[in-house]
Amino acid sequence: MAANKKQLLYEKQARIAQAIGHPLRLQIIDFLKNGPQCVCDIAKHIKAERSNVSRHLSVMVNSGILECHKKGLKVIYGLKCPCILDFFSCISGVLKEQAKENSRLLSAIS
Amino acid sequence: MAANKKQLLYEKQARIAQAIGHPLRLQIIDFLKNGPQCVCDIAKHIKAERSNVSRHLSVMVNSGILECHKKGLKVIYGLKCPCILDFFSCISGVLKEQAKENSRLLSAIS
DNA sequence: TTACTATGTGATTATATAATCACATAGTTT
DNA sequence: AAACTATGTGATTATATAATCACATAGTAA
Repeated sequence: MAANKKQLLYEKQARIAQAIGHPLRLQIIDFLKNGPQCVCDIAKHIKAERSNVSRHLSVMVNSGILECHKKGLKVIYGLKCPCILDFFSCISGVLKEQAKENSRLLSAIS
Repeated sequence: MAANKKQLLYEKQARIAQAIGHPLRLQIIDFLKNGPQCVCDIAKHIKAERSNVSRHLSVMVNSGILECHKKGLKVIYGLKCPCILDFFSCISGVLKEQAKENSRLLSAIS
């Protein structure tokens, strides 16, 4: 692959990772795995300010991991590709590694 | 799982996703899949300022995706867990989806 | 038409992140 | 000891992100 194409790919990928990289957004993604929801139900579920949620949703739409459509008054957001959920399992390996290390540290103290 | 524990988990996960979410850092991760490297070789390979690379490396160490050790004058950085590479395949689904959409748009114009 | 609901967005502020340069330090070589 | 190399980090600046409030708008219901 040409160097500048690779660069572009890294940027696209980084954008997606960034869109995932916020606690509220992860919580939203986790919620949406059960099916699409409107902004106001999402806000209720994650207990966050509605307009803030709206902004987080648009970040995720722009990065390409969510899609939305109007339905009457409401706007329904959903996962564009369920593969985004693989992130959770992909990351659990790292977290397990950390957990192991922490318990090692802990046993060294006591 | 208790709500506050879940919250903490989201934060940990978000931290990792954020650590991945930068073009230079992705490039570094991609480079390190071939084996650990010292800062200065990494900087050379990705053609970036050495001290900036050093900062990016420490972001990734702090989030738990890289580890490092001194070896003489050099500090060697490597992937802590190869599972982080799964991110690339996990994300390719989203990118393919985008590509499909783009070509659909393109054919609609012409 | 009027009142209501769901949503997005401008303006603002606070905070975080990124990049750069200069410099300090640890370890190596001579 | 002196010069050198690899690295990390303080200080600074620029830029991006997050949260909040107020408000505008689209669609619904009466």
